[in-house]
Amino acid sequence: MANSRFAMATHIMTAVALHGDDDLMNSGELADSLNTNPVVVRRILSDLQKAGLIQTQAGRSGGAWLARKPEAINLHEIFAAVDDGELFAYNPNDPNKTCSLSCEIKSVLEPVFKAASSALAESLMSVRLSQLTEVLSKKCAGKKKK
Amino acid sequence: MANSRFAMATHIMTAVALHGDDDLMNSGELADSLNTNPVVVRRILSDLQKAGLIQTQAGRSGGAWLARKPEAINLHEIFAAVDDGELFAYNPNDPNKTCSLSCEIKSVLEPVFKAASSALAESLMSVRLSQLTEVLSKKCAGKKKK
DNA sequence: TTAAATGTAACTAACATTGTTACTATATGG
DNA sequence: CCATATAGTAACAATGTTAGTTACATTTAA
Repeated sequence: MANSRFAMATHIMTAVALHGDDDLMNSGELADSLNTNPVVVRRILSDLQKAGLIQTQAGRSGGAWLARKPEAINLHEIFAAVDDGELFAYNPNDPNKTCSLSCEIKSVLEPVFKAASSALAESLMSVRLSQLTEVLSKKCAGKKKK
Repeated sequence: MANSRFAMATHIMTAVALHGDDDLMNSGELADSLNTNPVVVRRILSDLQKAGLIQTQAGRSGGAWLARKPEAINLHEIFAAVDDGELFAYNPNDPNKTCSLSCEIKSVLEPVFKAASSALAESLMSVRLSQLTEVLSKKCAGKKKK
């Protein structure tokens, strides 16, 4: 692996969650926090929106807000939103039809891959976005947000 | 992700485990079973050897054999042998020092990443190579190995 | 001593990832 | 109503990863 979209998406979600309600956070502000380009942020926002985690508004004073309360969002939802791909890949080549092991290996690996992916998913599901924002509120206490 | 080295390495380990003891399985035979190039196999064998799972012998009638019995090898060992990289990646950019969230996010993500990686590792650790070879022996019963 | 095997370096092709520019569509404040 | 600030998205570049391939040195047994 490994791409950093889950880290970026979680960063975005916590930033939006911690942002005040008086105005919306926009992709430029988020890009500043991530130290990247606004288009990178908007691409991730697009994925989060498709997953029903974020809502956005275009136009002047537009930006992003959470579709749900942070207590009702778990980290696996964020992970799944930006990381569709499977965790494990099978051998991309065709099976060798003269080799019975080659023909059967995929069916043997499949339950192993599924169990491991589920274990990872359950771990991420057990953490709510609100838990991250609570920790961050404490860590950043006293440091005023701009 | 995802690369297919874990799938290939597990394929190799099961093939070597199921191979008769009278001669050694070599990279050409394994490459036939994986439908790939012998060098791809030898690269994976090299990783498995460094991890202490495989032993090899060069020269005429050389090849590979298991360093331990299949009952004493679990799938996480194979995974770790060929997939050093972390499962999750952090945002590669420097933190924005004017943003406290940006500075603290990594420390908040770290325990999440570790817990999820451990959950995945424990799932893979719970499966022994011998379990795969047993299933394969049954599935391939009657189909004679060349 | 010859042939068959491992070990490994160097290279290619295909693909993924991130960042960037440029543009359109949209909505708001004045 | 218009100017401006925003999202949305396509197109492209730079970089890195992956799998495959060729080539060759080294090792070992027949």
